[in-house]
Amino acid sequence: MRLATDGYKVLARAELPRDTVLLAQHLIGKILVRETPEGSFSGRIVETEAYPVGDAAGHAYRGETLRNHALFLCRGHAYVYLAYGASYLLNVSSETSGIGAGVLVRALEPLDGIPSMQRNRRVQNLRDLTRGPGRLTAALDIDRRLDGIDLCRMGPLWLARDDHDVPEIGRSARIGLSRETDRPLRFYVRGDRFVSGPKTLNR
DNA sequence: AGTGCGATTGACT
DNA sequence: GTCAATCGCACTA
Repeated sequence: MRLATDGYKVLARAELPRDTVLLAQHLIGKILVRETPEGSFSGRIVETEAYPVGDAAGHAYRGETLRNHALFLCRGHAYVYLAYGASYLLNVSSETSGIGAGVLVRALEPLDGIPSMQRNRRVQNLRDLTRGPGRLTAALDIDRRLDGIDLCRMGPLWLARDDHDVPEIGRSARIGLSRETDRPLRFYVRGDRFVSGPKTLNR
């Protein structure tokens, strides 16, 4: 049987910038692939946020712990944590092994496996399916089980290259923080309907 | 051992 | 637009 995701090619670690902020920009337009026994899901990344070294809003700021261990893996690993006791959030580790930093994936354009994602989310509306960091993980059935996984190898969760043109990328302050609120470390596809946040934040 | 607090979401005015 | 739910974790004692 041919999977919907058969045509995708895994993103090589060597292609990933070694800098957290550059990685956040680089991941825009790339494809996130989720493979489960029930089926395959995918979506194009349309919004990210960088949490670089020394950022007081970053989970690695106070050093390595059991929870944030995956942030200290070399770039291209998944860090998944539970936010507000309700939503799992997916990060891509950045930097080299032993340095804690990451990129939050905030929104996807749904591509493959949309009916299953609609079941996972109990939502029909395509625009609400993966618009938001906690929504996209629910749609793709991502939780702590996937924490620490290598996203540069095909498996239950991985990143794929895209053959499309590089989209026009906008930049703004990050969303939902109480510290470091002014740093312009959020990146998004300009005008894209699947970007989260108020409309004024996707121009 | 107890406490305070989110990198959010969905329901509601 | 506002607001409460919810729970793992980091921090204090």
